[in-house]
Amino acid sequence: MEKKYNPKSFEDKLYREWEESGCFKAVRDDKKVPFTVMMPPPNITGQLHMGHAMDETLQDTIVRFKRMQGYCTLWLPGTDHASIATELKIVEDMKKEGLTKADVGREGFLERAWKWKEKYAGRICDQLRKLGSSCDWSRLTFTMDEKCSKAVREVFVNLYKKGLIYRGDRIINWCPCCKTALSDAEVEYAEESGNFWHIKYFVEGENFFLEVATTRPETLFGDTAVAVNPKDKRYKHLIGKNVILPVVNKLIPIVGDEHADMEFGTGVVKITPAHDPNDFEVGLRHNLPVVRIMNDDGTMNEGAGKYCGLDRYECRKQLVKDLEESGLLVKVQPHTHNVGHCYRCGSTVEPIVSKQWFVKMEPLARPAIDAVMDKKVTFVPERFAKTYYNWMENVKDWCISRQLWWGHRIPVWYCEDCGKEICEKQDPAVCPECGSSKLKQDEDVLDTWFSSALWPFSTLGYPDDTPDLEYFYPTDVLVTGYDIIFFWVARMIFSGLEHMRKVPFRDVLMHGLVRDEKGRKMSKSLGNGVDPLDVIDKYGADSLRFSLLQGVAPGNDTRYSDAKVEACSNFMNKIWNASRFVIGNAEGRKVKPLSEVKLCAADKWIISKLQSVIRDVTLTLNKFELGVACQILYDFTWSDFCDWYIELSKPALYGEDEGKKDAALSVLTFVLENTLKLLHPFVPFITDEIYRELPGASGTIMLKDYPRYNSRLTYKKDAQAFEGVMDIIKAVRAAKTELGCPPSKKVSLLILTESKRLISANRESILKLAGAKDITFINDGAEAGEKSVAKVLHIGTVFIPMGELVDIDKERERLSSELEKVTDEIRRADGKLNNQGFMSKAPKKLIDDERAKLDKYIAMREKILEQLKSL
RNA sequence: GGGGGCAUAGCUCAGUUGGUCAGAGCGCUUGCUUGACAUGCAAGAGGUCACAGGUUCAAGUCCCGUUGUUCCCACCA
Repeated sequence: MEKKYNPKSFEDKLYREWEESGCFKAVRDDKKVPFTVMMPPPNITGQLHMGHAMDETLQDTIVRFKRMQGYCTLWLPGTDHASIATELKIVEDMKKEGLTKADVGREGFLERAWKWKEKYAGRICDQLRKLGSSCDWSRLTFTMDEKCSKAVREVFVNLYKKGLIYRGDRIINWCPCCKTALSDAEVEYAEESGNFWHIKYFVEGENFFLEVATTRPETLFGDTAVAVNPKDKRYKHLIGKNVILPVVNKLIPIVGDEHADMEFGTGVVKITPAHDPNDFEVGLRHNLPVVRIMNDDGTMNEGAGKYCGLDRYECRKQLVKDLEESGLLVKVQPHTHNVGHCYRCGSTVEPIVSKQWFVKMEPLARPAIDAVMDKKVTFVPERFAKTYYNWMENVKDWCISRQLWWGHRIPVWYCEDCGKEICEKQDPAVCPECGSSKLKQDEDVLDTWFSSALWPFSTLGYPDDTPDLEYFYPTDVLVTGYDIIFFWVARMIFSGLEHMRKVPFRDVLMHGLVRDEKGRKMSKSLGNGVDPLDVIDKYGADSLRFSLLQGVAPGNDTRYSDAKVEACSNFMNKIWNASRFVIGNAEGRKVKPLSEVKLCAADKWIISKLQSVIRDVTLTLNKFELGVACQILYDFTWSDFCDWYIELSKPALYGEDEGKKDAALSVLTFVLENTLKLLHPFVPFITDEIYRELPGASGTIMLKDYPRYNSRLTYKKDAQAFEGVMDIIKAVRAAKTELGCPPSKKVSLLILTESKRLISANRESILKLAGAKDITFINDGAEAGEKSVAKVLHIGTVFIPMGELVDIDKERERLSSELEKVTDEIRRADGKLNNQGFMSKAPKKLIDDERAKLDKYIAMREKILEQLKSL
């Protein structure tokens, strides 16, 4: 083994080997239980960020764990075409060449898009490899692959025929920059400071006016009424009359509608059905005309008269000026309000009436809610179910058409002769109505999330009845960030139920965001993003992985910090060196199996510790508590195995007794091998690299059985007794430090104890680890003499003659404080045991433990008192 | 307006069926070339687990309230 832990020297090599030998491949096996995870397909917009790294690491860890446990694991990788996001990128890219979409045309554009896909999807897959992702590359899927497109077509047509997809004029969110409709989920709201412009709307034939407050004065051209509350005494007599629309000088009616809030503003609200969702509803109730006054690019249309062609904000500016000049502006009030922005480009979205395709949500939402209620799908942590219900219960119809080119084209054709709308699984050649061959396909594409929603089954071959689908669906766990519950998780659930009649996954493990060191979101604009590849380059993938898991609780955000990765890298180094120690010592010797050696107390102690680690790690992993599992392994490896057991094994290893040497070596090897296996799902590279060096090991660790708890290896009594030996070592070390005794100076130990055999058996270990030169058993504390320090322990009292270093007063002080501590413990235990309620209600084991503790402490108190007396 | 999260050592955070639960990493103090590792070893200092109640034999751990902070959803023109 190399002297230094150097991840670069083996990570890529190992990954290639795994991949080439087919370790990641999921081969259906009816004798095995399947375990399926669908990778949330990263967008092909660029490269992976820290959030992805965490997402993939979580999945990989779970998948590797299950694979080692003997499941037939499928982790299916893929990438997402990310319709709008990618299209934006490509448009940006073309701009550099001075080209626009119009210049290259639909065909030309798609050609570029596919080239883009080849480049970026490939790059993303390489990054996934760097992270160590053990996904089945043979099943790599792209959301616009043939099979996904087929699924999309199937689903669209089915929903269409069921009447769950319809086309209509509705208010949708329009991004004037991307020039497409957006779904509600794709709009992000942000507080912005704006104004309330109070405008005079004169009542027809009167010389008074209604004061109307608006935040978007330019929409005035689309006003087709003003509304007042029918209960509003100030205005209700005016209902039915008309007002004169300022500037336009058109008459529009005053309607009575509950929508007008008497308490808010002036109580009069202008109604612009074409440009406001609420107004649209009002318009429907009062049968008002819908007048669109804006173009797709955010400029004003002919409806705006002389302002036609102006950008919406320029129009606002000029209109306000004109209103002011003509005395129609009452006042301007500063006002902060929430403004919707496109989640891709950040432009302010405009609510606009437009003819779009929608999925009717109500019939789909109900079963999806029930599935979670009935625990067919479980959110981890549970609280996210609430978020899900909240959204599902209030969800509006889903706008799925996008005025883009990159994506699944809507499979609807229109007959140019008779106007017939055709939606079939096969492309129509002629109109079934009139036989005309002049058919034109809908120009729009589908929302990216429409295909993502089908991911758990489209990847497995739906709508065909494939063996994969039969075997691997429903999937087991979906791992993703809480930020896409609405976009994706919810939509997969109702889609799975609707099209497969089964939920798409049983558990949803949510994780939070990876923030920067200061707790800020990582973002391009802040420039605070950390590239996972840079980190891997510097520290290795294992260190990055471990740092992303350690101390992270499900659903919680976490902070990335170099310091943390460094700490993890130190841990890797620790594993490396401990292994080097074990392997080095095994060199040239035959390592015997555990059953053929005589185990000493320390051996039994570490072996039973290992058993409890196996039990706890398995338990926590099954509950998706990866952060806790990491901690357990970290502590065990570093503290128990390295700091204690390896040190304890040295006397035997360097001694003359071949039997002891054999035992130590076989225990070291046994524990190391198991530890590596336990760690492998978290840190796959280093564990496999070391595993291959292990005496007797062959093949890759990733296909070995995960350690199983073995109750025959718990040695409970011996292990517990051995902790008494460790107490002695700790006490002597502490005493030496307290008295300023140099560590190199060996001390003598006089021990008053009833556990002479145990201590004798571990004499060498105590001498070495405590820095002592000899041990003498005594029968009376007086034998130790005055110039010694007494450490009263459960196992007995240890006297350390320190000569002139001993200060009697300080020693008395120290013992007194120990006495106080012990007395406190006695008081506490005594109190509990005398508590009627505790005695009658607490579990028996607890009472017994408490009683045993009390006895121990009472004995200790006696010894301390004795010792104090003798000073 | 509605719903969450968080508040534990100087800093970043674990602590999931209430019972050694007061922890880890980093930082800090002291001392160590202890035959795997100074990416290390040993010994320490440091917290009334936000505040105020309640349930319980027993509460960082469950319930109610308060304060601070943060996120999501809805949205009044």
